[in-house]
Amino acid sequence: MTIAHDSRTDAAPPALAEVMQRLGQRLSVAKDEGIFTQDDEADRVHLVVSGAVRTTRLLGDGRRQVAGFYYPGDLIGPETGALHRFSAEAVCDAAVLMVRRAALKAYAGEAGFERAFWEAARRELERTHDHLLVLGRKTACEKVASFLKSLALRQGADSASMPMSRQDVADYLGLTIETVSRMLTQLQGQSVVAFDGTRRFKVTRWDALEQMAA
Amino acid sequence: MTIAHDSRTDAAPPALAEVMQRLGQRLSVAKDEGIFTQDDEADRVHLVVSGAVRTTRLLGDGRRQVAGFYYPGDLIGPETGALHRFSAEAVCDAAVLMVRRAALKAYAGEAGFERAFWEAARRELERTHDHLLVLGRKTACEKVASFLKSLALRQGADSASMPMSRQDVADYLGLTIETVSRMLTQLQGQSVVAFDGTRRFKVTRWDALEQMAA
DNA sequence: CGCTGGATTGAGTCCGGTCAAGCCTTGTGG
DNA sequence: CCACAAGGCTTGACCGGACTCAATCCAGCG
Repeated sequence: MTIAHDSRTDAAPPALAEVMQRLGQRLSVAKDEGIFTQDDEADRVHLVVSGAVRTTRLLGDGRRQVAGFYYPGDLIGPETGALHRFSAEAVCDAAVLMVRRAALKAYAGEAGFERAFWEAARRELERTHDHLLVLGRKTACEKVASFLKSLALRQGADSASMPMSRQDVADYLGLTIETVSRMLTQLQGQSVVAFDGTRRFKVTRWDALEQMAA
Repeated sequence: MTIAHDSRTDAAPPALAEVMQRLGQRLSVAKDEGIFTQDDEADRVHLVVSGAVRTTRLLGDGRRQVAGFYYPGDLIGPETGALHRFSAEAVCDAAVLMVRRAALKAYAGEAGFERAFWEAARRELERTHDHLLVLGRKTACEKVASFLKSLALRQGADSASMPMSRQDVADYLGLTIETVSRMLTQLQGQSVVAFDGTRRFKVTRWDALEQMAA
């Protein structure tokens, strides 16, 4: 497995990815299966190998907020506290590399290693700040357009796959599945994107998508 | 100046605060004056000494999202990238300590120092994740209640001051000033809080406040 | 005392949520 | 290979919470 470092993604930088491959234990997770749970002891670090993973937080009455989606090469929500602040589950069948934090510590001095972890955390924070702006100040249409745009950018192509369910997207954007569905229909009607099945789409008018994402 | 380390706040841990006091340049900022601007080079770190500071991001058409508020002892949005991802302005007359990042580097090896910076970044990320949940999944009333609760908790007393304007609160919570105002009136009507003037309030029923914050 | 700008209140609208069908895909068993 | 069931997605009708626009209030200040 080779993991390219691409500034558009949260890909773990080479130094970190390499160490994780050396020390990590591979773990297969079925769709919707948990990887860790909120308030669990956070003594392990996880790197996505294949599939996709979501991190979530729950409100007492069941309302759910998806904090982020993670793809091959991404560190799952790099945390440094004692306990996990959210849960992580597989969005579709996935595989992750898991390594004890204590084991990673041994490499703390290695060139580029410390920095690599910092980098991952920094990107996580930046992404979360972008997410804040989307949740707080964008309309339903802008939210969905932003989401499609980021999916396509991350995959670096006009055609992109969307491995998560409508419910996952809704909980990520602070909307309902019905609204997400309507906005997708609307964007298709305006020929901004074209869906091929329910989990794959192509950007047909980048300029319009950019504009609608605000 | 003594800065106590309190786990309820984003207060910079002693090691970091001490170094900043030794090396830092003191800067006075008037209400609404900028401290740094989005896309500026991020070559300095700022510690709030007095007053309060907000960090903001703007959308092209002027919509604004307040990312966070910072109080005495807090590091302002610890960033590690080359450029600032947001702007920082004084919410009211304030003073900050400013130190060049390069100067801080010299202390990278000092006991507890590295860890102190990590801690600050970690708390920033945790707080931002809480903020995500509020923006994405809470109602207007719950948002305002959560905000008042966090203000009171941070100040560790039933009576708390609210240095920022209604507009700042609205942009932090993803609401309009009118809605914020209505919710404040409503919470007062239910005797959950009592305002003394427009910038100071007292929590009269903690149980109710907790419940309304969801 | 009036001026000024922030805060509150009110009336009406609209965006996104709710509830309820209906559709389409996928998988399973006959 | 088809029939059928199950679950996810879409669509429609309606509703209501938050927004908009506008008037008024109020505190701070010259």
